[in-house]
Amino acid sequence: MNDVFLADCRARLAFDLMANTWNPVVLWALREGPLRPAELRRRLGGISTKVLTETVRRLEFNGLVSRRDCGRTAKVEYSLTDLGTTLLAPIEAFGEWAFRYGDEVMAAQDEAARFRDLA
Amino acid sequence: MNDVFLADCRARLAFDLMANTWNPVVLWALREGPLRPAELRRRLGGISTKVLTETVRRLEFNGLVSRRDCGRTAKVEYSLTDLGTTLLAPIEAFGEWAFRYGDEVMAAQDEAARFRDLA
DNA sequence: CTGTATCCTTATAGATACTG
DNA sequence: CAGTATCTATAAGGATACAG
Repeated sequence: MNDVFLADCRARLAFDLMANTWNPVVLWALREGPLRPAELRRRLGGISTKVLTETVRRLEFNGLVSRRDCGRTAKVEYSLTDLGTTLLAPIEAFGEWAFRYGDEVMAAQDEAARFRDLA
Repeated sequence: MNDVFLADCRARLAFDLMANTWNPVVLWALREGPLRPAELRRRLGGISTKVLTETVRRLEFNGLVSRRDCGRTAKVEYSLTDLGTTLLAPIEAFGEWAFRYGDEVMAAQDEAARFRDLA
């Protein structure tokens, strides 16, 4: 993988899937099985119903999540598709990275912020 | 790594580093050594000078990239810090994913788009 | 060549209220 | 409970022109 990486739009495509606040976290939250919207919201923390719906629709559009309407209203479940499941490993790689190096990033931010104050 | 993943803000921090169009690609472009801004722009494709500067400043702020002013004007180099280098592996994981599954994503998009047209 | 300064368009996200 | 509808705020990205 050389500079195809930069040229090939498939790489861009993968990054675009991560280039948003909720996509990766929603995929991760669904890793163990289907969830209903309310439960999903609880796990995600401060996400509004509107943003959750948008996010899930986006993931559905990209083939990563499927929506199942079991019954009629108020009986909905979201789950990972097979394709969505393949994204868990890369996502986890970032999670692991965060646990190892998150402190260093925050330290760098503090440093940069202090420097900015001095200037 | 259970639901700490969702609660711990360090995970958010890592995702935020990816949650933007240019951050990951710039890091990747710098993987083999320092680059001057003009060369960096060439490798990235359609990025404006303004956006490149913003991106690189952001990465600098987070301790992932360092700017070296060799001489005075028009003699600048950007390179990965040690911390920035640790992000290459997770980024590559997404690149690999894209090459394996990018076609499936695009197929899903086409499918969804067609379905939308019918509806 | 590097970087800043404007201006503009769009997407994301959040808050809130409301419908089935 | 699921989802839509508004409205608002903000940030990202892009185009372009200009300064050091």
